Formats: sequence, C-alpha cells, structure tokens
Amino acid sequence: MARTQGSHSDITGPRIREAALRLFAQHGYAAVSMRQIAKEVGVQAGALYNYTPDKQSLLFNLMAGHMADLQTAWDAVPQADSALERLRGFTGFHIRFHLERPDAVFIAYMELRNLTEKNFAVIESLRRNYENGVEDILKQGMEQGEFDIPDTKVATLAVIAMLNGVNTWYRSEGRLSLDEVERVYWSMVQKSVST
Amino acid sequence: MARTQGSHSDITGPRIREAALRLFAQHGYAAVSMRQIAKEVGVQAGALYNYTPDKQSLLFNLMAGHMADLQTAWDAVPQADSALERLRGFTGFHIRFHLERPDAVFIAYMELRNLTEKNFAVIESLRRNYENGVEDILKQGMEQGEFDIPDTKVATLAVIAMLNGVNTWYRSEGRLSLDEVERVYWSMVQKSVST
DNA sequence: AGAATAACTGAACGATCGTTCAGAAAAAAG
DNA sequence: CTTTTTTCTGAACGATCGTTCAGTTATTCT
Repeated sequence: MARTQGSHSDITGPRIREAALRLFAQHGYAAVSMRQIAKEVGVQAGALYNYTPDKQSLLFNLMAGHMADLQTAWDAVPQADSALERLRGFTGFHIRFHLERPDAVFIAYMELRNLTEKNFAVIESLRRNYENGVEDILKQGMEQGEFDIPDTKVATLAVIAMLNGVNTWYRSEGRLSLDEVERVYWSMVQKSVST
Repeated sequence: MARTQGSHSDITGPRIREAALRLFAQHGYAAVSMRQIAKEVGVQAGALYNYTPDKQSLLFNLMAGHMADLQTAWDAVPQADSALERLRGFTGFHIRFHLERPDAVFIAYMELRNLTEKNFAVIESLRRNYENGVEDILKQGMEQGEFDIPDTKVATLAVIAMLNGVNTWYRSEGRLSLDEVERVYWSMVQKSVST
C-alpha cells in the first residue's frame, strides 16, 4: 500500500503534533517512540518524517510554539494603569492560560533537559522574556509605592511558581470553580507583594 | 576477569545510587541506560543487578528514600507555639532541605510518571503526608486568628509551590546568600497568609 | 484523459535497550 | 592453607529504537 484515502498534510500534520504533545506530556519525551506517535495518528513511523526532520525538532517546535502562544496572548491583554490592577490581570490570565493547555505547560517545564543546547537557549530566552514582563509590573508597583517587595527578581519567580502550581492539582470537576481558584490565588499574590 | 580488587557492596551499592540519582536528574529516567550508570560506577551493567532487581526499583527507592528523609527531617524540627513561628520555621526548613539535595528533589517531582501504578501510589501518599503537616499549621493559624486564608488546601499547595521554585534559580555563587533567600521568601509567605 | 505531485507503506539499517547467567577472581571464613 | 561466599565480567537474549528509502497509491494539475 501507499498513500491512503483522504490523506492530506493539513490533517496529518496537526494530528501528529497533537499526538506527540499528549504522549510527551503523559510519558515523557525519551519514553515515547516515533512508532507510538505514528500509531496514535494511524500511520506508519516513516510517514512522520514528511512533517518533521527528526524527533528533537518535533519537541522543540511544540515548546517554541507554546511559548510564542503564551507571549502573544499576554501581549493582547489590555493593561490597566495601576500596578495592582495589572498584577491582578496577570494572575487571572496566567492561571486560565495554563489550565487550558496542561499538556503544553507540562512539556515546556519538564522537557527542557531533552533539548539540544541551541534549542534550549531559544526556549530559555522566550521564558525570560515572559518573566521580564511580570517583573516590570512589580517594579512599577515598587516605584509607585503600591508594593513592598524585598527583591523583584525573586518575587517574580515566586509568584509565577505559585501560580504554576495550580496545574498540579486543579480538576474541572473538583471542589472549586475557575473563578474561585482565581480569587484564592489573587488573594495570596496580592497580599504577598503588599505594603 | 571477575570480581575486582577492593570491590565491596558497602561501597558499590551507594555509588550506584549516587550515580543513578545524578544521571536521572540530569537526563531523565527514561533517557538513562543501565550501562551509563554502570560506566559511571566503573562496573559492567550486569553487576547492577546485585543491588537492584530492576531499573524501576532503583528509581522508586531513590524517590521513597528522599520522601522519607524529608519527613524525618521535618519531624525533627522543634515546633514553636504560634502558627506564625511554626510557618516561619517551615519556610526556612523547606528551602534549606531542598537546596541541599537538588537532584533528589528534581527526581521526586519529575519522574512520577515513570513509576508503576503501585509505586506511584506510595510516593503520592508520602507527599500528601508532608503537605498535611503544612496545612495543619495554616489551620492552626486560622483558628487562632493569626492568618487570613481563603482556602487552606490551596494555600498549602501555593506556599509549597512557591518555595519549591527556589530550586530552579538559586546558585550558591549567585547574588543572594542563603539567609537572604530565606528572608525574601519568608517576607512573601508571611504576607500571603496574613490578616 | 494522462501527467505530475503529494502522501504513505513496508522493509530494512545499525545501534542500543533491560535483563540473564555461567564462570572467574577476590575476599572472608574455617 | 583450604573452603566458602561475595562480587563482578563478558557474552548473549530478544526487543525496540530513530531514521532512511525505493516503491505504490491517491490526489491534483494540465
């Protein structure tokens, strides 16, 4: 056999990326074989190489795509004037964005060590860029006297780490609604930087 | 050749665990082969099976040992009367304990998905136990009116996630001393639960 | 209609994987 | 010293890995 009925790169391409994303998140990059991904898509392993030059590029593109989506989405959020309101906006955005794509988030944090040196540097740069946006809010809050933060660099990472934690436990069928989760975290974030 | 000069299980055993810990943390469980671990120890792959029934047990014992060490160490910390002081004690303990064993911490968080179902349940139970100790402090603080926390379950996870973040950036040669790191995090933790 | 292209199969490549085991050498016990 | 036990080697097992490629079929183009 060869080309199959209804096959098309516009369909197979995305399906490969979706399958790889899910499998990488579930079992880890190193533990997932190209044959497993192919099986999920309903294709032979060799067919994957019409869509990616190799397994490493598949991982990198998933991670780079996620980081780009994150930055683009955050850039599109209208910014309030006060640092406090901007931080509140960030808290809600970050929680919701991350809860909507748990697999991509998981990969972006867990598979860094499976990137080549060059690819790692690219992803790290994208991450730092995002973090700098948060630190700018904290700096603004310090300048305007709205916040009291001993170290804005550490506080940036602390706030992000705290919010990222939501992905480890939140379940949509769980005790708390998304609005409640957001409210609880905002209460803690807001106080942690308050004067 | 066969048994080598100076070989002894009291020496080889720990060296295998140390090598496995470092390699698992660096490259991930699935990406590390038994032959790599053996090479690090200076032994053939077959020799590892005098010390572990299989690769999975090697991982599990590293994780279970780490969680047991964590609980034991925390249990040994003298507890103050007030919830605020107990929380301060926890913050310092948790930061220092985690910074002293970055590899074990990394593995305990990243390799959960590579555990068998049964082993996973054991590790999760140990983790929950530790988290419950923290939540007890927050509950006590609420009862005594020292804290104002919308949800002690979420707050527990938020505080721990925030503190865990220190492992991703702290370097002993870096800008901040251990005492300064502890002070910065305590400032944020303390305020995040304050009334 | 036929020609060109896009998409995929199926087999194969050498490499590496976790694990087992008979046998050999060093250390400990007698 | 001799015997027993501990520790490790070196080879081998079948399985699976990422990747390549000639050939085949479906789709698109002319």
